[in-house]
Amino acid sequence: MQDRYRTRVREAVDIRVQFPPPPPEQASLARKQAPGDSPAQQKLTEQEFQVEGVYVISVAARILEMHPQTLRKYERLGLINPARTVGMLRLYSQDDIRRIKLIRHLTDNLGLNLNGVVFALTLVENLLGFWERTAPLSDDDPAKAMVEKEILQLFRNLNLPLEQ
Amino acid sequence: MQDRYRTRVREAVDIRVQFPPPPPEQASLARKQAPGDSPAQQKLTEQEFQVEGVYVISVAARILEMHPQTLRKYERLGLINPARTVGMLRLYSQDDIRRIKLIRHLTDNLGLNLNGVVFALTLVENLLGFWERTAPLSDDDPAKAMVEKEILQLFRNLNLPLEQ
DNA sequence: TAAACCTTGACATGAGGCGTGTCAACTAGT
DNA sequence: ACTAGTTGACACGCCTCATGTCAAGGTTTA
Repeated sequence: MQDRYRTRVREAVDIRVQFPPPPPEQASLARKQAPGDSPAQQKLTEQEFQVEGVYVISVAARILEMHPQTLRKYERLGLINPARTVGMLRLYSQDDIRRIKLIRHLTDNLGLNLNGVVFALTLVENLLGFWERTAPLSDDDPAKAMVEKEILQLFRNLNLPLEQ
Repeated sequence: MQDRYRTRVREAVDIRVQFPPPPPEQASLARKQAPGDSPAQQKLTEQEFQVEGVYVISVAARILEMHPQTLRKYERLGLINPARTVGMLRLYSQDDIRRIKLIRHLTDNLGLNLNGVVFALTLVENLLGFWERTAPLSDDDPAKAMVEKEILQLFRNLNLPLEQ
């Protein structure tokens, strides 16, 4: 039964990079410390964590239609960094899910190996940072619009998913 | 004797991306039609072509310390596009050599696979184009300096070689 | 004509995905 | 509490495919 992980769970989580227009808030690719790590949240009902948007590995794997071992390997290689319960269970946040979907796009659709994934993730983070750093520029500044246009075009040329 | 191609040929060709400051001249990564394709140049003395900076595959392979088959495979995969003589011999220009050295850096040092190489080369070309397109901006425009700084920093963060 | 090139096909090696086995932790029924 | 059941963690290893290299047979160059 190798199809066990190919279930029909379809969720409204997509791989598109959360592209936060200049408001310099945290880029969604950046791994934040996921919540739910406090002892108070030690009741691990799947339901509880689903509404919180935090999943244990089996649920995350089903959502992503990926093998749990693959997710563990990605973590060992430093591609992702899910939170942990005090019992060391991995907890995948929405941001983790989004990041993994991007990784899957990079490997499956663009054919990158994991070193290439590191390269591409670094690129995406840098570009998002670049974009955000143009926020202080005046909205009238044609250069600001140019940078935005160029970055968006770059994402398109590289086949990187992107909101809108 | 697999070390046959690891000869001691050391040349003043380096892998650094030719980074042409805004003067919108052809980026050196772009594959141009190499010269030396006219019938008049059909005398293939190695010397001749070396001074012209155009090499047949055996010479290019020795300069690069790479296997000739690897160069042919790269061409079949579309990574490079050396010129040809009328007799179909491959002719590698300085730009070809530079491009291949960049490819080698991407695979050997950054560990990218060939799909990753395509990704990275596309990125580099786009970034160089981006930079050149800022040329029309006034030199007083702080945005122009910012773009330059950001692009240079991006190259550094991605471990991409770069002049200076 | 020998040397070097061409193309095509095959092979060796290693990366990456995934299966398996064993142990630990949490849950629930008694 | 005690115990069984479920699920995750981790280590090991298999299988497939990408990549670099070799080999065979034909053609071009010097």
